[in-house]
Amino acid sequence: MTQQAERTRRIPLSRDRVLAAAVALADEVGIEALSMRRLAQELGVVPMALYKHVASKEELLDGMVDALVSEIDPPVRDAGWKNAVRLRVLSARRALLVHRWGRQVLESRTNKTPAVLGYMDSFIGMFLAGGFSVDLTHHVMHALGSRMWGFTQELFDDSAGGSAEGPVTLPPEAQAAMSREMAARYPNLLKVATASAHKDSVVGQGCDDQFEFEFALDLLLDGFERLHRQGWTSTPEETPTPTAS
Amino acid sequence: MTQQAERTRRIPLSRDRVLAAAVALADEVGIEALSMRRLAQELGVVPMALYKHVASKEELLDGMVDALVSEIDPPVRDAGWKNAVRLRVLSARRALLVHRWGRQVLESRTNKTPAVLGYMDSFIGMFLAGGFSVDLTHHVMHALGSRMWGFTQELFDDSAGGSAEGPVTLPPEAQAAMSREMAARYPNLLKVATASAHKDSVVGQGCDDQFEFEFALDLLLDGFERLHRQGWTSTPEETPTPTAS
DNA sequence: ATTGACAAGTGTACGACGTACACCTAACGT
DNA sequence: ACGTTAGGTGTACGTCGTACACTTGTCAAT
Repeated sequence: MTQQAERTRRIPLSRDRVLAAAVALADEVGIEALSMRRLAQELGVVPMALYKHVASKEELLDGMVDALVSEIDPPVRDAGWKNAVRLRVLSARRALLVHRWGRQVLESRTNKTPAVLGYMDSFIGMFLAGGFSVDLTHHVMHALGSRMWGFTQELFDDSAGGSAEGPVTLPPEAQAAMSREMAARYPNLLKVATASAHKDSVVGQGCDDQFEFEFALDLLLDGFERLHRQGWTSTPEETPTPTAS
Repeated sequence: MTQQAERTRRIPLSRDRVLAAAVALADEVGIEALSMRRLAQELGVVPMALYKHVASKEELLDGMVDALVSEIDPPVRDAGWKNAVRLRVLSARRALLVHRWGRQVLESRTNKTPAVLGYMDSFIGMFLAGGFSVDLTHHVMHALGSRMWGFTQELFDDSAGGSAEGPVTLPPEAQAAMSREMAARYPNLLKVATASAHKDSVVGQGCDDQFEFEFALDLLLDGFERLHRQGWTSTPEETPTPTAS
C-alpha cells in the first residue's frame, strides 16, 4: 500500500517532464525567477535530482528553446515564398507571445540545437524553393535577423510615459513635472509617442506592437521581392561601400 | 610623506572613474566576467566602496551604456535624412565593435537613461527633419529596431561549421563525420554557409558581417524612401491585416 | 529467493554573486 | 578645536549553479 501510494504520487522524472515543468514555470513566473532550485521545488524534488536529466542549466534552456521551436507551424505548402515566410514568421511570433521568455532566451543562446538548426534550414528552404539564389538567400536571412523568430528589439518598452517607476508610484505633480521635463528635453520622442497613443485601433498602451512588427516585416519582404525580381547578383548600386574605418 | 605617497597612489574614486574602469574591464574580459567584486579589485578597493558612487550593478550598467552612447557621433548636418541616418547608424556600429559587450547590455536594459533617450530623440529628429510624417517616423523607428544602435541579432554566430566545440577540439574523423551529419540533415543551411565561405572579399570566417549589416540597412532605408516619396498615410495595401488569432 | 548492477533521488558543501549594515577615518567648514 | 560628512572598510546574509558522495528502489541473472 505504501508502495502503491508512493508510486501514484511520484511519477518518475524524465527529461521531458523537467523541460515541460521549466516551460510552464517560466511562463508563469518569468525567466528571471526560473532557478534550478525553484524548478526542483515545483517538481517536488531536491535540486540535484534535475541533473540526472539535464546536464546543466544551459542545457535546460536549450531544451526549453527546442520545446518552443516545436510549437512553430511547419511551412505552408504551395503558397509562394512570400506568403510562406510571412505566415511562418507570424506563427513563430505567436509562439513567442505565449512564452514571453522566448525572446530573451533565444537571444542568449549561442549553441544552436538541432531543433534550431532544423528551423533555420527549413526557413532557408522557403527562399530557395522560391527561386532565390543562394547568395540572395544568405543576405535576406541576415536582413531578417531575429525577425525570423517573430521578434524585434523593443525600443519603446514602457518608456516615454513614465507611469510605472519601480515599486513606487510618483505623486501626480511629480509626474506632471516629469512630463514637462520630457517635453522640453525630448520633443521629437514625445511627438511620436503621443501621436501613436491616440490612434483609434489601439487597445492597450502606446502602440500596436503587432502592427509595427508586420509593417516592418512586409517592408522587408517587399524589398526582398524587388531584389529577387530584378535577378539580384550583387549589382554595384546595391552593394554598400564597405567603410574602411 | 606618507600622506603624499598615499595621496599619489590613491586618487579618490568617483562615478566617472568607476564607470571608465567598468568599461575598460568589460572591454578586456567580457561582460560576463564583470562583477562588482572584480571591478573593485581592479580599482584596488573593497567591493562595497563602489556603492558609494553607483547605487547598484544595474545603475553601473546604465552608466556604461551612457558612456557608450556618448561615443556615437552627432548627426551630420545638411546631408539629407538618408545619409544622416546611415552615417549615424554606422557610427553607432563602430562604437559597438569597440565595446563588444554593448549589444548584450543594450538589449538587457529596460530603463532608458537620459543619454539613451537623447540619442533616440535626435535620431527621430533626423526623419522629421527629412520631412517624414510623425506616423511614418514612428513605424520606421520600429522597423529599424536595434539596427539604430548598429547591431542585429547574430544568427550564424560561429555555428554551421562545428570547429570550436568548447575547450575540447574534436579529432578530425569526428569533425568529418559531423560535417556529413550536417550535410544530410541541414542541406539548405549548408548551402548558404559554404557559399558565403568562399567569397573573394572575405577576410575572416564565414561571412562579412559589415556587408550584411549594410545590405539590410540600405534595404530598409530604400524602403523608407519609397514610402516617404509616395507620401505615406497608411494606404490599405501597406496596412497588414491584423491577424486576430 | 539472492544478488548485484544500474538508474533515480538525496544531502551536504563550495565558491561565486549582489548588497545591507555598522563601522572607521580623514578632510573641511565653522 | 570640533562636529559633519563623504569616502572606504569588514562582516555577513541570502541566492545561485553544481560537484561529489550517499542511499534507495527496480529489475535481470543467478
